[in-house]
Amino acid sequence: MTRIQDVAQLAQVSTATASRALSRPQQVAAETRERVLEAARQLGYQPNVLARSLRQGETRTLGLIVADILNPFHALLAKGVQDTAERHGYSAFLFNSDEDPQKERRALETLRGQQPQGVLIVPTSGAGRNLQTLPGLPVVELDRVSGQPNPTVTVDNLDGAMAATRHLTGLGHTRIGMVVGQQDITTATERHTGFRQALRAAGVPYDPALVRPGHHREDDGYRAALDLLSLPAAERPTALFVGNNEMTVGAVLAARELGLRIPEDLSIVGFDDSRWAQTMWPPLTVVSQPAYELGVLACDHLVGLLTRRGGVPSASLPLPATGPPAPAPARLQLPTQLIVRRSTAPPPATILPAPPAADPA
Amino acid sequence: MTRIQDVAQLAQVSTATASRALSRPQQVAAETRERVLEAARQLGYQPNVLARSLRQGETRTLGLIVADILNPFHALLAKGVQDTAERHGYSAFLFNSDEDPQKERRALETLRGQQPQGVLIVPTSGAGRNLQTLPGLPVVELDRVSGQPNPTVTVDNLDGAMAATRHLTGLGHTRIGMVVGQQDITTATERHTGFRQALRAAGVPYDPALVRPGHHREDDGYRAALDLLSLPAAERPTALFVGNNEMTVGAVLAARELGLRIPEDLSIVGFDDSRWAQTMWPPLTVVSQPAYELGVLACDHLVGLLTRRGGVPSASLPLPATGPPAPAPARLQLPTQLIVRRSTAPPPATILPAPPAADPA
DNA sequence: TTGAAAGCGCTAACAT
DNA sequence: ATGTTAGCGCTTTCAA
Repeated sequence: MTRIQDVAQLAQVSTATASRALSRPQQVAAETRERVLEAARQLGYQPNVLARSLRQGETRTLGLIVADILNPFHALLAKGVQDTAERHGYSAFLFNSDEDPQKERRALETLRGQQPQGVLIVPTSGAGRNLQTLPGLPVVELDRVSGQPNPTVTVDNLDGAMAATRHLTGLGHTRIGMVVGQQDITTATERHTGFRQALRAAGVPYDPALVRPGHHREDDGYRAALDLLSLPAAERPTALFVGNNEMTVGAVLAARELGLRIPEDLSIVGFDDSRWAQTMWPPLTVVSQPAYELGVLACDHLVGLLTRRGGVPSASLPLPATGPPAPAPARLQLPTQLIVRRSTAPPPATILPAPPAADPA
Repeated sequence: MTRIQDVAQLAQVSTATASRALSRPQQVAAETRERVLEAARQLGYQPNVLARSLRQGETRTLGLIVADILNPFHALLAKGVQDTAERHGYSAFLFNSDEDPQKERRALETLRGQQPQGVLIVPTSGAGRNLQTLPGLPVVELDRVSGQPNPTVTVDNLDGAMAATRHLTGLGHTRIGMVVGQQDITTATERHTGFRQALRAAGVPYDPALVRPGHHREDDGYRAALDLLSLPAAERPTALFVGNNEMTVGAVLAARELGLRIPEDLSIVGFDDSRWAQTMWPPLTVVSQPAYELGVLACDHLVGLLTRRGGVPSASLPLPATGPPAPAPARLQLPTQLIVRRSTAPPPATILPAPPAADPA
């Protein structure tokens, strides 16, 4: 690799001048500047950011840890972050925790070695502990919250879940099942709470027997839905609210397998929109989340934090006794949107003794 | 951040000894080693990889550029690469070209500053030129090939397309349409060629009027399919072979919009399996590709290359006149697999004057 | 077995 | 406006 020394030599200047010509052009005589730029072009010079970062004490690098890059929601969120980081002149390094606190810990350690100036994270259930290994490093939590005093960028899960539930009660459903996510992840509990509150507001009793837990995977949704939909006809829910996109796929497959027509026999509302939700048949009614914007907002906020605190994070100066107290960490929240498609309808008028025959998958 | 100096100080040794105790433990007296390790633990020391890389001249870093992280095929491939890189003790930095040669160029430049030891890339159509800006850096091309003399890891697109086409001719189809991808991307041309060859082998004439180009996006598939399926009934294809996963979504939506039943009125085969293909109704017959394994294989190969050439890429020594000639770049190829589901069936027995009425989306 | 010292490539004082 | 020099944190000779 060509070094700045090579450029300097070819342009007949010192490395200092070469460096200046490249990064503070106006500090250098026009003619010299041209020589250096030409030399750099000719040699295909690209500065070694490692050396630069080491010298400047800032890497212009961010860490990004998502829980599951194969989930389109997280992929889109990651894209929002990376695009935004680039706009601000940062690079965002992407890691995957696969929803596993152990892997998250390893990712954070690896990341720490890279000296990022800040970290964006979709925290796993173990993030509380893991994040304490990063003292002095600005962290923004995305989508969920770990309980640590970090800024968070989330969507209004409570409101989204309420809107979904209200939609179902509004159609006349009174036996509504829910497939909830892991109870140690905030999005899951918030959606569960929203579900209960909306039921209460509609005067529909909350029946714990109609609520099944899952771990966010398609298969969990499948099993939970199969379970709920196999109840005797008089107890079986006429509508299902599913807590995330993956589990919704499973729930739809379960309904299909049982020969239940959507929405005639069963209404389904999913949380988080997706290509699949739009193109399955019938298209799915969902609570959509602005995934890309979530990433953009989180990254903008983090960069803002870095800019304000002035580049070099000085963990060595814990808290200057004087000066204004640090402001409380921001809690940014984006709205969700209920998109009514064709998977929801009023409940069947009469209780059918058995599911109607249909083509079993 | 705590430096190795802090560790050394706490353990009462020189930084040299501290460094050795951490990375070459057996070179240090047991007792000293313990002191250092304990000090490191206590301080939560994490080496600054920037400084280490700068000193050692190797970063243990790889670059990975995919064309579209939102496409599950690329996401899975990226995961295969990243998991494998980690297993080998490397970190893979992920970038997105969004299928845009300009963006690819910027990604490569940014990457180059990070001093990666090798690059894995799903090349865009402009990659030939772009890759020439990386002299002396090992590159492995993934999924497609740019024409540069780099090792490539691809799937057998020709065979996959032939299997798909043979499946359709075997069912009795003689008017088979194809939606092909960009003709400057090798996967697209290979699949096109496989289609033609299989038609020929089956004695079915190739009709250019039934072939429509697209640019890999859902919308392209939609338009191309709408076009083909709007032909007069006697000319309209009874089966469609679609060149990638995104365009297949569009094609299915087009068929649905025209009220064509799958597979009764129209058979569809897609290239590349996906969650969507498995869970749409009817489940889609596809040529599946081992995306994750593709990433694994490519990364294994790249790391093997690095290990053999011994770490430090010396672009300064172009070609030692003596010694064995460099072996030709490897061309690794993985098989595809035709998965027959329920979107394919024999063609309608009689030519219907018009598409049967159905529920329009 | 350990320590002293040099140097990776770059930039920012400081000096001219 | 330009050059000289020191030093970011680390590893690795070389010497003891």
